[in-house]
Amino acid sequence: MKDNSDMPGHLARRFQQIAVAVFLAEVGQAGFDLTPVQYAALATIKANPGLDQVTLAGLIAYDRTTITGVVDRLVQKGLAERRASRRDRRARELEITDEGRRTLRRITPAVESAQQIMLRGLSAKEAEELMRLLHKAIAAGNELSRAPLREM
Amino acid sequence: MKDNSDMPGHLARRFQQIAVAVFLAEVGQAGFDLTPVQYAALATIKANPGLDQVTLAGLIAYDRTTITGVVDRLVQKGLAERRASRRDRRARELEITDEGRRTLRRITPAVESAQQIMLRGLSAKEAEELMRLLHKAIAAGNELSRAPLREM
DNA sequence: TGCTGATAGTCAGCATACTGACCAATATCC
DNA sequence: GGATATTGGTCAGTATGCTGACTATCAGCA
Repeated sequence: MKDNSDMPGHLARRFQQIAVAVFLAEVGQAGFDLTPVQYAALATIKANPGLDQVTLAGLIAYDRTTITGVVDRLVQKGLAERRASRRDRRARELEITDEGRRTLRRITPAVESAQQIMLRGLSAKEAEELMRLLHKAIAAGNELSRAPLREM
Repeated sequence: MKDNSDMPGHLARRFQQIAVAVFLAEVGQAGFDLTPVQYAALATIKANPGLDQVTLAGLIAYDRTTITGVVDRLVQKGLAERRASRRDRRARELEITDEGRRTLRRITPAVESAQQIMLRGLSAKEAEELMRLLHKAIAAGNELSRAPLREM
């Protein structure tokens, strides 16, 4: 009988579990209260000022029903702003606040450190190869999830 | 500025997202309503009859507060049974039911198919290398999450 | 034996993720 | 121009996962 740990699905879940734990630990130690999901959203808002929620969701492959709550929390923490768009009254335009910019800047070392730690069992070459293979598998499976990655 | 998609944490989340979607699609198409988490728990109960919840959690690296709900749902679906242990009155012993055994048997093709699909972008050699690298990274990070993998 | 610490399980609360439904607004097509 | 389809956002409901707290029970040691 096949062992659980030989199934890519199980390895995926476990690696993600560790990645989140490491991220929260590093960021928490640096004195910030931000989840991986919130960090990615905030960084993407900063890089694309004024984008709407569906575009944001596509850029980081979140479901649009998930983005609602994530943006809620960023706004509630004073890191981002949400306002109605004038071009399309259905849409909400997102902006990062000064506080959000400051947080992003100061949190970066912890985030980078987290990425190192979650790969600490691998050599530099192995880490690079893992990233390449994940990229490739993800690209091939992009359309299989309800929230595929979308280009601008 | 570093792209999100160059961060192992982001790749981990995305790969796991696709893995779950593929699993649910394949299993659903086969006519079953079972999540990846429930499947792993059920298979582990079958392989270790009479084990308690903490042991089960350790074998598949779930948090013990998560296992409660997962077992609830397995029991509710008639796939597993939970009864008080006589040796330790704090513990609950878990058993798979005949229905659970039947479900596991009939669901296996869909589960294996899902594992293929989520790696369909990779050659056989690449898939094997991805598994090896994930294994290695996970082993090194095992103690970093609240729910590490535990041997029997 | 009796105290103390550890352990099994549960619960409340929060944050992803998803399904499916819904409303309001915009696009498209005849 | 008007019916129709599509899109942006939200909501209710469900299932992981986690933190931290709590109860009941067990284990170890003075």
